[in-house]
Amino acid sequence: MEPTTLETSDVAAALRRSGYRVTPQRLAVASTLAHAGRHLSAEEVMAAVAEAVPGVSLPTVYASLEALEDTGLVRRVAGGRGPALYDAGPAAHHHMVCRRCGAVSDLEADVALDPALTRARRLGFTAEGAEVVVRGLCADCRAAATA
Amino acid sequence: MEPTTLETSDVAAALRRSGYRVTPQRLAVASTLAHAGRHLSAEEVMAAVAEAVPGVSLPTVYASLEALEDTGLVRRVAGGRGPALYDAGPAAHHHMVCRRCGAVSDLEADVALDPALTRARRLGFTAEGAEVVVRGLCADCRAAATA
DNA sequence: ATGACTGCAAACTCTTTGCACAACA
DNA sequence: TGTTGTGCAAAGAGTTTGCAGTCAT
Repeated sequence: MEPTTLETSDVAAALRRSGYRVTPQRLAVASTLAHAGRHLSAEEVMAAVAEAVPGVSLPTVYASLEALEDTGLVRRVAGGRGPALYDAGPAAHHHMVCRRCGAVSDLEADVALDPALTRARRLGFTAEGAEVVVRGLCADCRAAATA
Repeated sequence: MEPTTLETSDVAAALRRSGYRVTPQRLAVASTLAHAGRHLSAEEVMAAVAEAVPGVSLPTVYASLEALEDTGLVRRVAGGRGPALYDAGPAAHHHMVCRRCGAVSDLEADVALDPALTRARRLGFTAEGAEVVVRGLCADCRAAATA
């Protein structure tokens, strides 16, 4: 049903390729994020993973997220406020970040990012991708600020 | 020498306009960021502000940064790793963020962001600005990962 | 067999909150 | 003069680390 998201065998291969061992916890973390359809905090990932792997701990979830991020399967989205959010899949998308409540929402827009990537690489940065972050206030916080 | 950065009178006016009082601490925080030329953490801001206002406390620096952010004079840059970084001035610029060490560097590149801003506003988001965030590894972390 | 990974507990960093005093408007 | 802002101390949230036992390779 999700041919475009992470298959377990792909995750296992990617982990091994990066020198990591394949564990049920890591596979469950990857699967959780791949099927979430939205950004999850480490705590939320843990809650979901706990269904498949009863005794998971938060440190393990953090370690798994780091390993998966290092393999390129998972991205950490810095919301700025509150806990960090994580996101799976290679499909990069843009974000709107509310500076008041820290909410992060996805944004679909066609933006040519090549100039930024090229410039970054020219500066010695190993660019893996790029997204647009739109700053401002979400509808709720906008209403609260006016009141 | 810095006609393009924040003048004290402008800061005072902006604060008042947003309903905030003008205090030496807030002016010093704004001035520090305006003259820094790079992103500073709250702790770094406090160290610099302490020269002008000897007894400043970290909570006050945080409060000042929040007030200034709310007036639109200061931006919080979510590095993702380590402490949050702050940045003054209206000139938006793009960033490279190292996913390993969290270092944030500025990036000059010409990217048309209007499509993203327009789309965000159409979704009810009060967009104040947008930047490109390039993900990857800085030169140092790249070298460390290879080793 | 052996070295990496997990889970537990505790530590650590960064940021926020509660309260009494000071100072802007 | 009436709040809003400051400084201090302490609490809180989120994340990381140390260690003994377990599991992937």
